[in-house]
Amino acid sequence: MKKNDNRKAGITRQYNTIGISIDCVIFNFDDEGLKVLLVNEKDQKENENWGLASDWISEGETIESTSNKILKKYIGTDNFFMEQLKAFSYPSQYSLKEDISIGYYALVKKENSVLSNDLKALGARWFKIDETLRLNYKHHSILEYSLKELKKRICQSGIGFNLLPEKFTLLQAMHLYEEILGVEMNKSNFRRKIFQMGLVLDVDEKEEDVSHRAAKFYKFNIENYEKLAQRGFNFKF
Amino acid sequence: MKKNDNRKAGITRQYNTIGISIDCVIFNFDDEGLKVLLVNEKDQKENENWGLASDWISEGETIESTSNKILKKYIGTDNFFMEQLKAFSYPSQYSLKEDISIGYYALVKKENSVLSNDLKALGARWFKIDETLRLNYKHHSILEYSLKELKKRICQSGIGFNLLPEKFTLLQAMHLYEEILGVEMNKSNFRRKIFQMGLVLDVDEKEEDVSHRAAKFYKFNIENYEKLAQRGFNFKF
DNA sequence: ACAAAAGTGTTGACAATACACCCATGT
DNA sequence: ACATGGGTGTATTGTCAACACTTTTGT
Repeated sequence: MKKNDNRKAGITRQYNTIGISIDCVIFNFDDEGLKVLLVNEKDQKENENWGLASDWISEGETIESTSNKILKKYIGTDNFFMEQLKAFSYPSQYSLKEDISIGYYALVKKENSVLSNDLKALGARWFKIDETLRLNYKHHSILEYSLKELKKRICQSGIGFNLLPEKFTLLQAMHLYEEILGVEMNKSNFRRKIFQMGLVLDVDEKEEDVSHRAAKFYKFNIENYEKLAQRGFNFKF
Repeated sequence: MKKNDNRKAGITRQYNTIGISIDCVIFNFDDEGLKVLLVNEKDQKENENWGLASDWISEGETIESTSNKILKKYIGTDNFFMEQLKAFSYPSQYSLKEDISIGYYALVKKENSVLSNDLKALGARWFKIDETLRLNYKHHSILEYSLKELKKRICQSGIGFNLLPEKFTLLQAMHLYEEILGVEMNKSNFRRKIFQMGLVLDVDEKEEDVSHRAAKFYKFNIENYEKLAQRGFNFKF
């Protein structure tokens, strides 16, 4: 019971000196599918070195403020959903100690996913989730974990809608679920489920210039969702 | 991009010096209901100061090894279930920086919940979950979070059975769910659900010396559970 | 008119709920 | 014999998946 001993003896506790990084898996969804933001931090020899969006925690920062800073840097707006995954611990590259990394995942709408030239110059790029990438062990395992978690969470909550535009069609929503879960779903049953739950509101707008019957646009019904969420629900696909 | 800059310049990165503690919410379930282990770390003036089972991460330890050490200390066996909750961050008591705490929850069977005299002398005690306790903000919020998480997880997985004895009756299992979720359930429907899923195995033993019809004992069917778990399931109560 | 995608309706299988009832055992 | 909790059976209701069908729009 170090904690107590120090306190009793009136000694100022020695801080553990371990590096803590925040690593964010930033997701985005467009016509091509689910995408993740990676950053290429070239080494001295200009070798490619792709990794998650990350930073160390600085003086005076919390884990939340640091993860928000990272998102702000790459997305440039406050309009995103973010949630902590968990803490990961790995052998440090810098010492014999363990490095601790706190993983986050963020969901960004397509309209906020355009990368500025500055960011591109920094090496930021969106990757399709199924493109095989050579990430280091740490980032690879955080990414894998975030995907498993994302699959779970979109079935047990409405967070998936954070990846859709403000106004979306029901088929867009269905394709999102299909892509992330890797399953094929049924149009009419999907509609019925979403409507029955009252998860969306009709916005009285339609697609334009499409070569088929124009689909209605809907928006996510947050008020109703929060009522549902309190009691807990789940989509079974 | 500190990380990168340091690497480029070949500088040894300065570790952030932040205290990281591991805090474990250790649960146990008996006839009286759901219980949590708290430790009374008296201050200089012998004032009561109850908190979760916790420790700082020491040199050469990982977050997992530290949390395992804590459990070993208080439970004295490897026979428990433990899972990380997430990282919490709070204003530090020791400096202006933020303190980081990584929360875990553990489920311990009744037969492993007896506290030795040594542990009692250290201030360890089981508390009923609904006894109002004065915990500090940090431990209070971790405990609250763990309870919410426990409720979710027992419906989405079979972890609840880690709180039951090796051999249990179906009504014990039902009472566990009722207690944790705070709901009343129906005997026959609960049985049907558990049997249908194949979650338990008959061990051909019965209660003895009870003043009513003796109940059969069952054990958790791990093999079958793992098959189910892969596809994801959930109890809706 | 036809292709393509939107959107509706019906059905059968199966799971969840409520509730009535029988069984075994100690006092 | 009766109280107590264990254990069974059934009827009703609700949910989900499959699929056939109609509607709208551009070419």
